[in-house]
Amino acid sequence: MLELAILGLLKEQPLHGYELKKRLGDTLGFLWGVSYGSLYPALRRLEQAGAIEIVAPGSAAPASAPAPMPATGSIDGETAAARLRRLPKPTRRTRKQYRLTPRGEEVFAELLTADDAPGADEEKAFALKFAFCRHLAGDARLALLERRRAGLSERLAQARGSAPRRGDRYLRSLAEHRTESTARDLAWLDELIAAERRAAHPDPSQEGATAP
Amino acid sequence: MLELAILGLLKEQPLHGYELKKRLGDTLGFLWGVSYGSLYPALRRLEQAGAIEIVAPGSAAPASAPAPMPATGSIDGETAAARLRRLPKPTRRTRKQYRLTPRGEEVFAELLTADDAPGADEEKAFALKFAFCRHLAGDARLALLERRRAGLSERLAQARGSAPRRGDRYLRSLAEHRTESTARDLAWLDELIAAERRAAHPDPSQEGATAP
DNA sequence: ATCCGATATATCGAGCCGATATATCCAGCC
DNA sequence: GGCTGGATATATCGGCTCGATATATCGGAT
Repeated sequence: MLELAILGLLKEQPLHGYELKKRLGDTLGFLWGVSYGSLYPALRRLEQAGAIEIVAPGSAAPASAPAPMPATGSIDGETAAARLRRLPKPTRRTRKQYRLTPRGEEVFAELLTADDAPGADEEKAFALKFAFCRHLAGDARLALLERRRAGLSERLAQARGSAPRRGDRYLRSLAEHRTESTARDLAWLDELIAAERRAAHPDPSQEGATAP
Repeated sequence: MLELAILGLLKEQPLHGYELKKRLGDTLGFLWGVSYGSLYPALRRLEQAGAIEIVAPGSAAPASAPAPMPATGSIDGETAAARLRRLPKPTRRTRKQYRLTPRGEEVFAELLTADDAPGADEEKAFALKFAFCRHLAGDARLALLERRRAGLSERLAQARGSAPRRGDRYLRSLAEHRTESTARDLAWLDELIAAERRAAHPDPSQEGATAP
């Protein structure tokens, strides 16, 4: 869940935890709010799995921007006292810059392609994958969209079958509203799928014929 | 969260855990799927808090239906051997019928009226309260709807302000779709609020005048 | 000089989820 | 009678997320 989001952001550039959280709230914020209680354990898990690694805070980034803010290390006009005060302390709180490893690229691709079991947060899982689906090949992207379409379609049929009879006025109104929302999600998905198919087969004279 | 749903169902009639789970999935199923890992601890918490109590499984219900299925106790044509085999075993698995206490009624009312801090599952929390809002007085119901309206409105403004610029094509499409959904939720709420106001002030000649 | 707020990492308790273990009853079958 | 499979029923486990909180550092305002 959260791992996918972290890997997706680190794929673009190395970041440290605090900045990672800001960007998660910034670009994926409308999906869900990440807390430190989730973020730091997730970073540890990913590091343990070899998907990400820590770039030593004192060393410069391999080939990226020259650190817009000089951060916490390697300032020139630095007194010896300050250097002594900072470096040898074992509890020194420095930035831990995290970088994606080649293994991390694999894990990212696996998570993005994985067919999750339908669960409590199907919504979030799909939205997250969709948000990063520019990293998917055309067929895998279509597969993602159609898996989601199948899931929504089933939910809609189930809702239409049993929901409107039960409960009082408020419960029925709620059920009806959710059914409408699901139907609109489905229509949106259909548009997306159609657009993907058009992008895959740009020839307008062959529409409806997939076999040669 | 889950406590509210349990109390709301037990408010209508005493139930045991298994049946409770079935009804949760049945009538509130389109909200979220309850698991035993949540249900039984929640029941224990509620019992500890004095909000619910166990009706002795052997004793008949106080004044309700005569147990459609005779359940597990008190069948007439029963051998002495069977009685011995069943009753004295300390591990005997019988139904634990739970019943709402007067304290439970209070807790239910508190949970239903409470103004939750905006969190990860604002959605679920509102939907749940709305599903039971027939137990609220007219003004409290209006307050619930308008709190929700305010929250959605803020989210919508935030989304409209910053979302459409960032990210690639897919992320923007996702953000736009979510914004539309939020706008429709808002419109739905406005209808509900208008309906509630009409119900509270049935006189059509005084619309727009709240002070006497 | 010192305090304040932003930056930054980390942990804690509690709740929820999916999976699984355990136990009982009943219907069908030989 | 005895056996099995499936529905009923209670309970726990590990893992993840959340909100709150602790701790530490740094830059700038006073």
